[in-house]
Amino acid sequence: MLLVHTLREERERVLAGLQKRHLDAAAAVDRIVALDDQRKELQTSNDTLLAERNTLSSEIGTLFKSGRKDEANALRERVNEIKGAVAGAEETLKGVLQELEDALLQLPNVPHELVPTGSSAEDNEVFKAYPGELPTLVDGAQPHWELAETYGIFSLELGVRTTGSGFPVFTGQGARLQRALVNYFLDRNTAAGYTEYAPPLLVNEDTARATGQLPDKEGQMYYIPEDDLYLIPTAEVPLTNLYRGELLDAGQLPVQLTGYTPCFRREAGSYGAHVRGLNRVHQFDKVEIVQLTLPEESYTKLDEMVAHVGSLLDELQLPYRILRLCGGDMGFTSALTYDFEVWSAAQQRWLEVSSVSNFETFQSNRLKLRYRGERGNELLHTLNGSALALPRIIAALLENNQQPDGILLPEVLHGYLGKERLTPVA
RNA sequence: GGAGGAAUGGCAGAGUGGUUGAAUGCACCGGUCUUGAAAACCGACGUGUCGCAAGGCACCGGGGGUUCGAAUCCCUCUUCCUCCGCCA
Repeated sequence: MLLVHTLREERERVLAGLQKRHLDAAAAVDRIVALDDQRKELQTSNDTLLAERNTLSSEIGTLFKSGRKDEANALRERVNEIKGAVAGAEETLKGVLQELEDALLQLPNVPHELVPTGSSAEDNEVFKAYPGELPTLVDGAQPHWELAETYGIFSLELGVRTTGSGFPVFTGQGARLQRALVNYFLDRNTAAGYTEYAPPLLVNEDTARATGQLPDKEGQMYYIPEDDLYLIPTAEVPLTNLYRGELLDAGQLPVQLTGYTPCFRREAGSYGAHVRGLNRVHQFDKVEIVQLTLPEESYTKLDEMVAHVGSLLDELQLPYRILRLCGGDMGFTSALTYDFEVWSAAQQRWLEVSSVSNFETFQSNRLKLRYRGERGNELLHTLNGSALALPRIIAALLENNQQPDGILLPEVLHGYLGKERLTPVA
């Protein structure tokens, strides 16, 4: 959620930025500022009434003590009048506050100046292209969903039996590969300074709202009405919310968190060839990294996160490129996002495996996440990124490394996997 | 699931209707003293909001109510603790 202060002080920058999202927000911004003016006015006049009431009440107390009951009763009548006025004023104020909040929730984050203009994924900027030749495959190379059968990696049919479509069941060496990747990612992240957390997979409404999943994306999350809880679409949600409402000392920063969780996404309406196999599923595993930083450091930290994620893909020896998302493709809450895509050799297409974003104060405003700074208490910046999402990594590993006698996995995984290559099942 | 108890500032812990935004202790910060440190002493020390400021207002788990006035009384929700039951 944007700050009204920002809308007032940096109106032109905000409007120009939102233009990159193809959003003409001039009217909305003006309305918000007007509502905020109204809010201040109402609050000030109401406070004046309350101040009078407080003074009179204290006088009444004194009068009673000295036995001057008649005078006290006269004042009581006056206070009762004030009470009526206060009740009316508070009712109005409440309405204005609600309108203000609703209006602010409609506005997405302001894109950073580096964000390219554009309306769709086509317009994303290739920030770092894959430097080499894209690998070519041997004849008869298979896409990962076929390899999954040959090698017994996962089964979507079994998932249908237990649950429904889009819930893969990893089996045998496939399940082991999954566990190997999770451990590898967590080890690398903790070595880079991130503290490991294993958070809850269900979150309450306040939590989902603070990181921006609510109110605009409720359709994306699985919801449990009996307990009013949501299954997390990403570990970002519980991890970032661990610090909701905190007021940190600058010395505690940056806070760096990592966590492995399954992620649940409804992905309503997504069907077809592009979602075959592991390309898009309702439940998948992901290791996430989160940072809470000083405002002036957040873009340096964003670069560091990008470099870190890149190093993981380097070690996995997967061909990848980095995109800087354009205004039209960027998430609602983000100010600047880098997407990592690995090359799926058998499908001949790029698959997104990580998204690294700086939210600046957009989340921390809802989180009420602040630090004690020299200029007073200020909102922190929040950032997060996948390091990494598993299914498409697995798809690319299978497809890119297939050889006549098996699938040779990158060296970093050998220890975790207990072997060098995956072998066909009988 | 059943029965009790509790929720106050960074922590501990007073406070049952009227200068209590909140005693006291600890921690933290500034200072005095000291070669330095410790101890001792002095001072400052919650958050938000409105205001140029002085200062006002709100906040004692959340929400609602009673009252001229609520941390203090009532209702409700949540969380935690103890005991019983159930259970990975």
